[in-house]
Amino acid sequence: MAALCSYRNKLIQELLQGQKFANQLQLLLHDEHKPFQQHGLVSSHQQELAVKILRSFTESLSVISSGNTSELVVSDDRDYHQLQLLPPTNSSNGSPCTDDRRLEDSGESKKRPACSNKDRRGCYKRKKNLDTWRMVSSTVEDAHAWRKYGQKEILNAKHPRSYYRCTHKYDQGCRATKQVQRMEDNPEMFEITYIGNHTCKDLFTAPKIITDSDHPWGTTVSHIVRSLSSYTPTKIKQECKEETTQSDDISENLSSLDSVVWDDLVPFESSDPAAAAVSTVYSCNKMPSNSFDIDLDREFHFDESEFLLN
DNA sequence: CAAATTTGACCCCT
DNA sequence: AGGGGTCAAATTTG
Repeated sequence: MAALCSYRNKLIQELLQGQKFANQLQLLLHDEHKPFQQHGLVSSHQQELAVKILRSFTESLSVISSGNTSELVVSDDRDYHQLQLLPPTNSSNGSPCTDDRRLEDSGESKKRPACSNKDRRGCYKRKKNLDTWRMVSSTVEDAHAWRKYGQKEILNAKHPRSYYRCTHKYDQGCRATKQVQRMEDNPEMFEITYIGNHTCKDLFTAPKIITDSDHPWGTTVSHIVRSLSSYTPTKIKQECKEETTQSDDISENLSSLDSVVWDDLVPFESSDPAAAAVSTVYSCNKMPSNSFDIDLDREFHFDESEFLLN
């Protein structure tokens, strides 16, 4: 088990390193005074490639670290700068009007009363039993499409809390939500709470993963991504079964590669060391105490075409 | 009961 | 027209 754990840690280390380098590359390409510019303008294609590489590492880290969030050991330490799982709470099912809500308001539904029989506002089931985790980021953006559905002043908080749901809540039944709150002590940063994993197919709205033929680096990047792809939550669950606790509707959440995706944790404008630190802390803390059977050279359960679809 | 979360209706922008 | 933000109200939660 210890060896397996070190495999995972090594992999994460490499991905973090790659993420860091990709970010540096992007900053270089962004900087007009850097030598890259001497040979002429940096093409948008090059910029795009840098972004893709960065995103690939970020996504990869996301996949390996979040796919198993249901399995993580809950930590009582509520340090806001570290990612953690929130303790699972009761799962009281039974709200009669939870999932099949009205279609997205548009056109006709606007003029009509919400429901012929009754206003169903607030008729919902809270999702604290779902995977919940926090992170700190300099941006609220990530690779998923979100729609803001509410904002509220929170007691004893300087900044309001914003509530987001997945854009595909109604067309695909994706139940992922997130809450965003600007940090008091560091208003440049946002504390983001993700609730529930995405079940929608919008996972990689990012351009397709760089393929071997696209770029010389593609070999490395796609290899890593493909390797990671065998880490479906299902497999992770299987491997860690004996020493982990079960979420109530875990099976519901175990869609393949169904994981939170966060975007660039390091800000583009500045090389904020705090943000970089956050990135590291986040990834490390998100790692479970369990170890996984990582074999980089075989067993690609994942159909790569899924990566290339979106 | 106060605070937090979500809905539904409305508004704005593209 | 359609998508996304706003906000008061409804409802849940502790």
